[in-house]
Amino acid sequence: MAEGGRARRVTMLDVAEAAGVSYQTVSRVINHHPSVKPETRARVLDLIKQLNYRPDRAARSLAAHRSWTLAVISCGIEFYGPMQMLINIEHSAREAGYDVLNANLGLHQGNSLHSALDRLFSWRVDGALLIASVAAQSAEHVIAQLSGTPLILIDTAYGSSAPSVIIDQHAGGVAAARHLIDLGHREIALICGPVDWYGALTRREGWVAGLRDAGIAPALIEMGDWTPASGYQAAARIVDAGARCTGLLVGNDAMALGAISALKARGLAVPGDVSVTGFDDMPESAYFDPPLTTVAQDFSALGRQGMAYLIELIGDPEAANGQRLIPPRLVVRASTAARA
Amino acid sequence: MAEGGRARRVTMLDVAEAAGVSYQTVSRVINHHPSVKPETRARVLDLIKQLNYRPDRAARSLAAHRSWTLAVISCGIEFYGPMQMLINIEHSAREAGYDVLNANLGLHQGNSLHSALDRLFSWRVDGALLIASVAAQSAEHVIAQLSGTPLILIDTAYGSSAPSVIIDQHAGGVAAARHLIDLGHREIALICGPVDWYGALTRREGWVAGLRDAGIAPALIEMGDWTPASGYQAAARIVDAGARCTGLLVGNDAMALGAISALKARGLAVPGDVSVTGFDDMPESAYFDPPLTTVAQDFSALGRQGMAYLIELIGDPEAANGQRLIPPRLVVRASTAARA
DNA sequence: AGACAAAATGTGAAGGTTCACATGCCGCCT
DNA sequence: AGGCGGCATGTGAACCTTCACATTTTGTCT
Repeated sequence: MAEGGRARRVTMLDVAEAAGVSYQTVSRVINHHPSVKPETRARVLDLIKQLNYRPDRAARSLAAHRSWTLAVISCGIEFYGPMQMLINIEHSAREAGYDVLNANLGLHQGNSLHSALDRLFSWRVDGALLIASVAAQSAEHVIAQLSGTPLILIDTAYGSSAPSVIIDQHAGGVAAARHLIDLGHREIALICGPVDWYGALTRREGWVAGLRDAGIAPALIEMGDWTPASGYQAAARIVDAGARCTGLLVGNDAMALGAISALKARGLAVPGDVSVTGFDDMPESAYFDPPLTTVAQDFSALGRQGMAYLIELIGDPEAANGQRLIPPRLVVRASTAARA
Repeated sequence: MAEGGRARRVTMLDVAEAAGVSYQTVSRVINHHPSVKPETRARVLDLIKQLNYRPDRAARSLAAHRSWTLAVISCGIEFYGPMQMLINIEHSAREAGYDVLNANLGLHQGNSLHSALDRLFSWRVDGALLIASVAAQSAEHVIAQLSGTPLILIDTAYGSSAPSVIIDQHAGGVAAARHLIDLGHREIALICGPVDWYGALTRREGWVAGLRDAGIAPALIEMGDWTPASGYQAAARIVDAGARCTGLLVGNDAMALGAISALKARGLAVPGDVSVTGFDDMPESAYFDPPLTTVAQDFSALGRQGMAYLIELIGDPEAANGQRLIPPRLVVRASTAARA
């Protein structure tokens, strides 16, 4: 090495010669083909290690028409939820032996979706996962452009019939609402996430459904953008509007943190005057003041199931059978209490 | 399409025929080679769009010996800092026209580093960035195995002579310590991150250096694992040890949150009895109770500079010239106050 | 007008793998 | 003993580009 020009790559042929077999036999060893004599296989494997040979992915996918690579298209991963999904999906993919190519669109996508898909497609990815949290992304567009590549949607519209895996945010919303109701609250306000996020919508529908079951309508509905700052402002608006409410259902933990801060700043105690719930269960949430009652989402399960579904689809493109739901879990802490 | 077998890919040759030129000319158009007659170029580009042709990355990198792909190797991205680095690096890479292959090792790496590098190497990546926050990763090992591939270390040992970009955590530590001293604090305890993280070490050295300048030694040093829970426990240990301290320097915001929670639980007011500082400036930190004084890190700049450095290195492997530092910024909020 | 350089385009090979098929060998059945 | 099926291995072509070089066209200078 360090031989002036870049050292020539070790190729399958080098291994074959050294082992005294043909390149095809080496190929078979690599691909775990059954009909190779055990001793031949051993010899080849030995040489592979000795020569430090690594198959060339480019050549391999060129010849095989598949890349053992998956695409993960995401947006808005600056937020806790999507980020966790991404991490867990990648982890599951790797466990399944796939490499992951990541296209991160950012929220203001313009035609970046198009170019991102171009990029991924040009890699001949074997499949794709789209973290389709945001409605504007028009999953159909993706599907069309991927032209036949198996695709799983993650965190998309509740009830979508496309192959998708989502956490059952509706159930989570219902659970949170019911929790407040059980504590005796009747005047309950909502702080939702941005309307173009499916999750925000579904959580809200869950809340409303939960309230309706008890014959209650939301006292007030405000909107935030998932950030603590927006949660602060939304809560401030609620208080300043003079709405008398003793319960506050918030779309995620970060906004809940901001909301609690605003309530305190206005002289309201949590949960003394107002009970607050969040959504996500970030590691921090248990250490908020007060510790936050929230809806925990099993992102790890989401990642695993998403991958499992995708692998099914890669194996048999006809296997698509709609949406799979992952149940959330209500975590009760000290930010909610019985109505005074 | 949907023609039974998988639709044949549109190739350069298809475009060439349609445009009435040779495949080489199409190649030249794609690669922005100067000597192509403008009208020919226009015709070819038109056909490319019409036929929806996309160059095949696998074939391209096989032939060209480069992939326009970068590897980002990371570990522990479940934490805020490394995660932000990752996001920003990917973003910068894409802006520079590179695709990013992501190898996420997780903390307990075993030989996963080895296999990860194998994977990346087999892709013929043009360069690599290693988020080398954790010492155990032995960057040398990576460098050796990458055998000549340009590599930049991110968030590694302070003062390392390897091509690297880090945020100047030492300066950040000094600033935090000096801040407490300026407020009149003299008994100051430390809650550090795990010792195998370079950043934890450097922050601590910064704190100690800052205190030493004022002739002060740390009252007590505790350790956490970056999580809020560990911050809680560390602070609890400090209080329970009976150490009288009025200042608490914490290794990151998450642990600071936990620490504040523990202090309150022990009846100590923040900042009334104890002033607390963090590190990171997460979006949540401004909404803690009290809002956290912390050291903000410019992860975006880190990502940009890391990529810029790597591109220099890819262009000229001899361009390596040591470590580049990005200054942090002390953000003073309400968790610190003058000593009573 | 002729010659020569530069621009524009084309040709053959190579890159490292997999696929489809062909071959050689052995054991077993009737 | 002849033949046949299965296992183990080898051969040629294909995948889609880029590179190095060859060739044709265009333009310019004297």
